Amino acid sequence: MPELPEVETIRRQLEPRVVGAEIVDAGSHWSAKFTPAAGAVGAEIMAVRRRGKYLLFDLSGDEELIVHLGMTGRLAVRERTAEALEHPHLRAWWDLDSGGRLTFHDIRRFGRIHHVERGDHRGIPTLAALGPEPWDPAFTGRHLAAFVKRSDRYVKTLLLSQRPVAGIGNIYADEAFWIARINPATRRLGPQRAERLVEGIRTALDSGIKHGGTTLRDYVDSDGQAGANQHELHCYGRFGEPCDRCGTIMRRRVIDARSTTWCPSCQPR
DNA sequence: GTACGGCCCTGTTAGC
DNA sequence: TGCTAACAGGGCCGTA
Repeated sequence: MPELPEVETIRRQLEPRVVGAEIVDAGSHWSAKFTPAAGAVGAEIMAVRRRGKYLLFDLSGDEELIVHLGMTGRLAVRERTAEALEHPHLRAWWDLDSGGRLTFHDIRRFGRIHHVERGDHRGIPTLAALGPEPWDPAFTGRHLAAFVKRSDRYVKTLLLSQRPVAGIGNIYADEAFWIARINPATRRLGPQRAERLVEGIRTALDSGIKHGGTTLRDYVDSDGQAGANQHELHCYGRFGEPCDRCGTIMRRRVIDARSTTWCPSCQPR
């Protein structure tokens, strides 16, 4: 499930392969989630950027192609073959004048593609309201604490909303709470705990990027390679196992429909 | 404006 | 062995 580190890994791989190329042909699955892909035909790819979990392709003519990988999305540059277009999980493709083909495979179809005037994100609510990048100086403990104070929701739920900060998904949220020694079921954050959580988020995401993303089942990068960060996880999915820090058996509960793991000793209520 | 439930999806796994 | 149900979950949308 691609979160910020996985999307950034893919962005870095795609950038040298597609920037400068013109899109000469394109197609997509019939779903309206993917049909905007074809709107990019005729444009040149000027840059590949990332905001949170969204990949933004700056196109010539002030256009923008936006791809969200959802749960199982994969982007890659491959050879152009007729058979490849028959793949059952292919949701969109763009043929490049360089000879290659940018492909988007997505088993569960949770991904989405948008083609807009550059910067016009009004039709993409989460992107339009996206919080700062985790390393943005604007993302501080004070900022996070103020956000939490305005709501009665679980802090974890707020993080997953992408509004206080961009790019956090379930895996890195659990890791960040563990690193910060904060119970994920809290609804309140004082200044010190908020500061710790900010640092926990950055530490968890830095690890993810450094190790090329986390592969639990589906995720592979644009070279088809699995990430290695799953070997670095201390918390996510480790319920029933001893805590790496104190040996207490990790627990699991569901918070707002998201499976959540924590250490009852290191992360007390 | 905010909260929340339902929905989209399909491969995998557990249970019978 | 084969079938069914549960589960995974990010983001959007409608309703309260």
